[in-house]
Amino acid sequence: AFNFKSLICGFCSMGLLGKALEVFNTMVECGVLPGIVTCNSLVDLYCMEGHIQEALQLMNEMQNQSIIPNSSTYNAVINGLCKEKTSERALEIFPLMLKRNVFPGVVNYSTILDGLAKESKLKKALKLYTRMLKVGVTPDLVTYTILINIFCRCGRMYEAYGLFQETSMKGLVPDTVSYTSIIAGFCGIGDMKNARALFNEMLQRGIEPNVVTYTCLVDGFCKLNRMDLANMLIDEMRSNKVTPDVVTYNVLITGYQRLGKLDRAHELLDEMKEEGIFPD
RNA sequence: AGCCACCGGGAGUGGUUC
Repeated sequence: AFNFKSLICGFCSMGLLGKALEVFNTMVECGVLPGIVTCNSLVDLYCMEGHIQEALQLMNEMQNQSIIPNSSTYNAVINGLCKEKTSERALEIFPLMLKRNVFPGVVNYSTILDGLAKESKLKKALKLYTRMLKVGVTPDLVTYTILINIFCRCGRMYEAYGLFQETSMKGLVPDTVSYTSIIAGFCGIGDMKNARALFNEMLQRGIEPNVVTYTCLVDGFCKLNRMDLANMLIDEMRSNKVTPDVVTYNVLITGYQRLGKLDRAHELLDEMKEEGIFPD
């Protein structure tokens, strides 16, 4: 049973639906009942590939076999609907959950919150947030990060930063992603002073910046035509053992192109290939 | 019963379809 599970979960995380199903069917034929985790992996994979109907069918089958779908299972469906940009249909999953006595938790709310935000349905997103608080679901770090990004994307850094501070006030510890989000926000409005200040604060607190964090800052400088400062950051990045990736190079190359420095752009393309990074 | 592990949500550039 354990081997079945790791096989299926393995195939699922590699996106090999066919293989996963094959093993799953063999398993069931052998009379071995799958566990909830195995089923959830399959449901998730179905949803990631847009087969929501099949996922719901599998969940019905689970229910019949007394493998009761939990909030993880439902979230796979919710996430699938959100990724298809139909977050409002995802909201309709909540009543289904309640009907089966599974209570939507912070992850379920956050998933839809992010989905609505990415469809630019800000009002609906904030309404959902209010509703979440009203029913007593406590936002966690990810929820706050989603909210911070909502305000960052439209340049409302006053609100974004307020939420960032609220995170710490609630006893949550910001991580690399939440710092990167707020830094990206300031970079987006060209406020490199605050971006840099937050970056320093992050270092001071021992929260490790990664390639995404650096790339946000590099992009900020490039868009202000400050290739000098951008390159300084690249050096800083390398000395902190963080390696530029395709996106980082893309940012730099685009920066030089904007300035008409096509020779530098080509040099970077070559450098990139030398490092074994290939544009896609 | 308690603890642990496994499955679900958050961050960056440009290109491309309509």
